[in-house]
Amino acid sequence: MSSSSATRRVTDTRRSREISIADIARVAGVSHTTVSRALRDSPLISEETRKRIQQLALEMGYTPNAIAQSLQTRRTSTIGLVVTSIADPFLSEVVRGVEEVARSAGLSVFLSATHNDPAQEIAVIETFHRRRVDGILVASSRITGEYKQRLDQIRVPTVLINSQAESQYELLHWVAVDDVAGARLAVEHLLTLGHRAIGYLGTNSRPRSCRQRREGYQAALASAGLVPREEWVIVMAAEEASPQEDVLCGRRALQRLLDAGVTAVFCQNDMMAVGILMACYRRGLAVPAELSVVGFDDIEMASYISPPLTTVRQPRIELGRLAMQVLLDLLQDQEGCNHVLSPMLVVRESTAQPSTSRPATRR
Amino acid sequence: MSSSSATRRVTDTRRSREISIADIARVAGVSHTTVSRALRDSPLISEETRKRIQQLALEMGYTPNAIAQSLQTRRTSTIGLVVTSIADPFLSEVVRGVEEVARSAGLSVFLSATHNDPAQEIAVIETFHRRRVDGILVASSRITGEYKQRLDQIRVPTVLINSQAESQYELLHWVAVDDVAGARLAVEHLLTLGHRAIGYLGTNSRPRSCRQRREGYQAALASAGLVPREEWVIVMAAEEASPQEDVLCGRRALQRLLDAGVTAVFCQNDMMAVGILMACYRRGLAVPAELSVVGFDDIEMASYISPPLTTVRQPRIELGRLAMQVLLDLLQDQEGCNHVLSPMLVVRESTAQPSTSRPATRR
DNA sequence: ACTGCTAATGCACACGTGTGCAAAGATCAA
DNA sequence: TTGATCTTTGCACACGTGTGCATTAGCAGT
Repeated sequence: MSSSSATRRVTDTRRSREISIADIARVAGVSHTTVSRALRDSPLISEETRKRIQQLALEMGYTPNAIAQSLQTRRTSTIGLVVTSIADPFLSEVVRGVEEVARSAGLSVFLSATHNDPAQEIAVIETFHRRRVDGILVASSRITGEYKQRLDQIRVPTVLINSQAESQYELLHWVAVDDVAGARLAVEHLLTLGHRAIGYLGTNSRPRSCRQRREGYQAALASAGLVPREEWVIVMAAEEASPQEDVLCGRRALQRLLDAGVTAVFCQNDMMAVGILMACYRRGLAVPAELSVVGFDDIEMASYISPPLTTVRQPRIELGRLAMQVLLDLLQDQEGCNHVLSPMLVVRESTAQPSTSRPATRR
Repeated sequence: MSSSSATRRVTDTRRSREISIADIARVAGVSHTTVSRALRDSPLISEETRKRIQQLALEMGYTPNAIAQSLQTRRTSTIGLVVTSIADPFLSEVVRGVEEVARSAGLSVFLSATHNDPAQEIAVIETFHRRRVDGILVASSRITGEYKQRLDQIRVPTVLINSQAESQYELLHWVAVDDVAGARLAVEHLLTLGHRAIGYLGTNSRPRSCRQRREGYQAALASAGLVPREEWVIVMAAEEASPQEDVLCGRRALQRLLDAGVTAVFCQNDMMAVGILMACYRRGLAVPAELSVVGFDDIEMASYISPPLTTVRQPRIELGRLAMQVLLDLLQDQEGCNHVLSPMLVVRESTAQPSTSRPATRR
């Protein structure tokens, strides 16, 4: 009994029951109904009692119980945000944009990571569904066909951000950046500088963006009447989709690229470009004098490294904001429409005219 | 009427009521009590009906309503995480550690940002309280005395991570890195290399860590019988506590440091060090040959820039994991204890012996 | 004085789940 | 056969809030 009472005491101390509208009602000598209405500024309540009760609530330190409200209204004012990795510099800006818009709309956001594992992705979504979130955002989703049925059951308004899944479902909405166009911008920039032997470095950890950026790369070369040689295109195998892994891929790939004889390389993302730059620093290869490097994403780091990286900017915060905005529309029963954002080339100092090849054609 | 019915239809389509244990009970021909117990593997239920009901729940695609459960059990299995900025590379690792441990303990985490504004910090905490989170984590808190009363009312188990507030409350628990010791490590490293004119560069946007790291800096110099000249110590004024702002501070400070005649500089954080490195790159100053630079935090970027940055590592993920662990203890009515983690020096390539000063004393 | 109307309030139920207690049925011992 | 014990189930209430409907009071009009 002593242990039981001790436990009780601790519990009571810590969880000293929150005061409810019933408590306020008791003190004010009215029904809980009246309190509920008064706090919600219902026109049914007289000016006088409303003021009195609101004042009382303040004095008693009342905080509405959002759980009870949610149960009643069947709305949680809550959304779930699923990302592959929280520490990814690309995603954290997206998260920031999402949180910003969500917060100003009075929504709270659950955050969870999946480590690029489709099974975990579904698990997280199911957890969010259990919590009855009003909507779900998924960044870099890898949901494949086998989960379609489960998603159909859940049926929560969902918006994908830069989905990596190859197939689309009419149920899901999405927001994405035009990978093909972005890649074209990057490669056209290198072509303009005079490069002809241009490599592509990608990773299979984000299959869709890898494929599309490669398509853009090839299209740009084709427009210039060039066909990339097989050894110019390198797609590294990586199980994780982490920044560390990407850098490592970049570092490992430099030798192969040099062997292939390229004078410039377009990387699937900035972290891979960083890996290339590190490898160049190690072996004393001057960038951009001896090798031009272009990235993709324009993460913060891109402008802080030496030399500052020429890259293709994805409007990361905008991507998050927009996705959240689309979700907000869906939550208000409006028709959500999908968006393709245009990326933009940011020329910094990791690209220049080729020196080892013959001089570029001047016009 | 037509518009009303249309609205109704849309609503019904989208929010086709989730099935509840009552629905299962109806189909199974038992009471909802039995279903509830069967799903929770209560020993009160016979093996046979339990199996039958669990199977039925599966077939009917039942997902427990966590909101209703929370209302009943007075536990949400939810925590709130408050950060100053989501995109901060230091914090995102902390968030990662928190989420990792929380998730494996079956807790979901709300994330919200305050932009280093104490008022918003309180607002976020109140929102979390409304949602009846079981606990709260605050990174780089700036809660000042004026909010103490409000916090007393709320009384949710709270753990601070690297709090920036100068005063402590016995109510709150905390986890932090030993700033003084970290700074000593950095400066002693520079002293060992032979530097004597060592600068300190800080920012007032994180007042407590600025003060403590400066103390460590001065203590280390004092141990070597040195007293820093006034112009060696620069504390930049910044309203925002953002990575961008820190870099800018670093870039702006270089000239003043050079004017002060230092051969090495210890920066309050890595981003400021990055700013210094950028400024050096711009003016063609060789690092570490002409100036040694040490940072603090060891964010990912530190190892990726050129030259790789010598810095003091804060165990960022550990910080997040540990804070969450302490909170878990508190949630189980165990006594939570505070922790001071020891930082660690990571020597890379931004530090070397001074060349412009007289040779260091060899032993 | 009676009717009709408006304003203000409370009753009772709903949201979906968990649990103490009673009750019914089953089993067993005497 | 009876009483006792155990197993299994359901009733009824609780958690805290929102809302349709009934009720009461007040007031004006006839």
